[in-house]
Amino acid sequence: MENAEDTVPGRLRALPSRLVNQIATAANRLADQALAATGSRRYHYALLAALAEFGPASQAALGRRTGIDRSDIVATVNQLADRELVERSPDPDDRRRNVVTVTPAGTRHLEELDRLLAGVQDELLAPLTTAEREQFVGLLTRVLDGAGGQVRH
Amino acid sequence: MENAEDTVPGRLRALPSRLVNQIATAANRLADQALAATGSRRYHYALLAALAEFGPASQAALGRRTGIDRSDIVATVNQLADRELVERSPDPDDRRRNVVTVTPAGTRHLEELDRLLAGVQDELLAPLTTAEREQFVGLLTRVLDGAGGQVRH
DNA sequence: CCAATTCGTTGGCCAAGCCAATGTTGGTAG
DNA sequence: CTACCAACATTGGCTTGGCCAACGAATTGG
Repeated sequence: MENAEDTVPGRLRALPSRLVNQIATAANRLADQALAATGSRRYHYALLAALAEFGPASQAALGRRTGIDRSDIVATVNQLADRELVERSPDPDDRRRNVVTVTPAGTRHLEELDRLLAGVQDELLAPLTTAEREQFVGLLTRVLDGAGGQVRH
Repeated sequence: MENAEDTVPGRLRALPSRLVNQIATAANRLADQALAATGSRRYHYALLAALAEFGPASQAALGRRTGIDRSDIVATVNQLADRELVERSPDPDDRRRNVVTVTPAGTRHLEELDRLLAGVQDELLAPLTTAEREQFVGLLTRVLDGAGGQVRH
């Protein structure tokens, strides 16, 4: 048996954190590329999706749901509002808040983004069988839930 | 008729690309935090690890091995050389090149970083059993190899 | 009524990842 | 030998994502 110590094969590639990072980079590249033609970015999708999932919300609530900073929410809502994909109106019940609502055009746009991003997932997971994909998502979810506690401040 | 509640549960969390991204963020946080005390960053580790794995190399070769841009390699080697963890010497065989070599202190430092990052992996994969971790790494590797072709420019 | 909190907004910071330009050295075709 | 092209190290700069601090306006709790 040779000394395992001086061989250390594939040190870089072996680290799960590094694997995850490289996959995230690839995934982001695919997603950005797919979204580019629509004039939207990942933040826009995250916001539209959060609105579709939970209904109209204040900007602060959107930030908490998506993990996007309040200040970045402002810019994202600005851009979506400019394209009339969402509406920003003052909340009569609490005048500190703006209520953000998806417009019909926004819903249509989201459906297109959904379609595009579904394609990205397929491309990303192409090497895996259907069963493995479920396994993969399950493991990812559990890892995230475990590490997720650390993330939140 | 669509039953949105049945068909689109947790749209955001369901996307593998998003899961991977959040895990990558958490992993980077843990890694940065662990490395912070040593005065090193991920780039430093990547470089030292590449040197330990493949032996002394030119800066361009290091860039190709780690995926780090040549211009960023310069800064990273500067910092490592300032701390005398690597040596940069002109290659007598090809005077365009600098040969970067790990010093004994660099090797000791790398061992410490290895130890710290191993801890990070443990923390990251805490929710998984040993068997699941192997499964996870296997799936990650296959996904990366599949998507890896797209990454290279 | 005063203090603390929440909200939207502005402005700015930093690290990562790139890309272009420059001067030098090496290899090679003619 | 000359001329030309490729590889190298280096500098400088650009963009993006993620984050934080501070502010005024509005709300809530003591």
